[in-house]
Amino acid sequence: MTNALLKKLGHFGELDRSEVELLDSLTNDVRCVAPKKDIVSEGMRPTHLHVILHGWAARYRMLPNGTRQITAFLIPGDFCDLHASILKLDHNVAALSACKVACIASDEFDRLTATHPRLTRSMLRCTLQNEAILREWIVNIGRRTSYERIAHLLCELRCRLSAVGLVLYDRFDFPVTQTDLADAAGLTAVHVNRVIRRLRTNDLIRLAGNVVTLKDVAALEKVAGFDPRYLFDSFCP
Amino acid sequence: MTNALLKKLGHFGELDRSEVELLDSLTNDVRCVAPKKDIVSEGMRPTHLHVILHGWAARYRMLPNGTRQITAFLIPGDFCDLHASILKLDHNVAALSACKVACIASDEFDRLTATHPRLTRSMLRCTLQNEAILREWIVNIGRRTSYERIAHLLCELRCRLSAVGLVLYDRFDFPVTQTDLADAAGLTAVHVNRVIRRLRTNDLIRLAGNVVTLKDVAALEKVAGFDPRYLFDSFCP
DNA sequence: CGTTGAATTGAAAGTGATCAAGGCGTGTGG
DNA sequence: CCACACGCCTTGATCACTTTCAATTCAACG
Repeated sequence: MTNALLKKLGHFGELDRSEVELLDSLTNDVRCVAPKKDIVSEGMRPTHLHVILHGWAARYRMLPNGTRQITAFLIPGDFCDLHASILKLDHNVAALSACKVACIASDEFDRLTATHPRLTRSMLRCTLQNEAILREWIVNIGRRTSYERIAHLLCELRCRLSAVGLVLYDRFDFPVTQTDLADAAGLTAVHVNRVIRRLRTNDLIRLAGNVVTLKDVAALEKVAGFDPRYLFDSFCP
Repeated sequence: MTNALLKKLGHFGELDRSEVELLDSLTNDVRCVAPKKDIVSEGMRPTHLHVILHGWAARYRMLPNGTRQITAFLIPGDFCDLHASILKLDHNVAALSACKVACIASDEFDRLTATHPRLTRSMLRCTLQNEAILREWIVNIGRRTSYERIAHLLCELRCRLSAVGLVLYDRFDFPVTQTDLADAAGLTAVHVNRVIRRLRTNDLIRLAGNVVTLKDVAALEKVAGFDPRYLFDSFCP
């Protein structure tokens, strides 16, 4: 089980041997992307789909006034552009850390969805969870204070990361700058800095280098008003 | 073409006669819902899917602290709970005006998706557009000022409503209270009131009773930074 | 050892929230 | 038919959270 995509799809439905092998062969073509480089950008022709196998990325949108809004953090197992076949690309995806990205030819992927209904259903479920996550982000940005907001983001990421085996003792890699966090939470970097300090002094997190430790998950979830119902059961450790 | 669902799905792909008849028969069981009543709520058993045929509704989430966040406005042709079959319901849908809602038995719907790939594809595309709309809401709440935010909401609704034939001369029914608008935009009702006044005095909109007129769409879109790429082409009049 | 990007801190300004009160329209019941 | 209540809209005054602007520190790296 070396493949994050397999690990994640496994949560959304059983996979048999042949399906595992198929997905493995599809994710053969791996590209490395350096931090800050775009994996998917508005100008690209959508001949390939991209799946994060290793590292973190962010889906973001630039506004005319120069500000940026991140609409998703992408972690191993996540699709970058499942929608690209159908919609015009209205945003970019950039690597936050060094990434390994699987490139899947769109037509091969189409063939897969036509012939493997169980896999397709798993991916549909995955899409529905993504939608739920987007809704939760709206709630987060719209109605929670900056303090609750950052806490919530961390709680969510812990669940999603643990689903692909990237959390150990509530501790995980976190290659996200305070500027990135700000652009995800609808805040400024300066303010995020103060919020993080507050989380730190309240002994809720430890954040240094590119690693974060949630020192008291229960307390953090309480602060965040975190209700994991919007995630699949198996995402909640 | 009496059915809003048909009208909308038609934008996402051709429908032949038999498909139209099938959808018509599926949407036979119509329920009326009074304003402020929930159409879908957290407690419900998901035996049926619901589609708005007439009227407006809002998908919302209540927070522990008593605040509310609306994550979507639902208009004729929109599904209320396409995700319910798979995910736990973590939010409610309430009627904003008097609504006519089609109830479709989940198992009948499953049969449809199994046997009518073209219809299924149209609905998939519809889902992907919904996702794009959610992303745009995140951008809206996260990075636009209150003034731009309300303007953007109006621009989006104009496009979506015109796709189901509910806009005439940039004028449409708008059964949304200022409190609802506030809960959708992540603002307070008091502040929304002042924003609307500003939009009014700047001659961008006329809003009275339950009807809104966009008096200068081009100017409004410029204020909002509205970039319609996130919607299907045929949604942009 | 200088450069660069990120984190940190302080002070001032501003946007939007909060609190409070009044107005307006409509439906209801006496 | 009028009085009243209720929901919604409107306006004013004050408050506070977050932004903005500006500088400084820190760490990694060539």
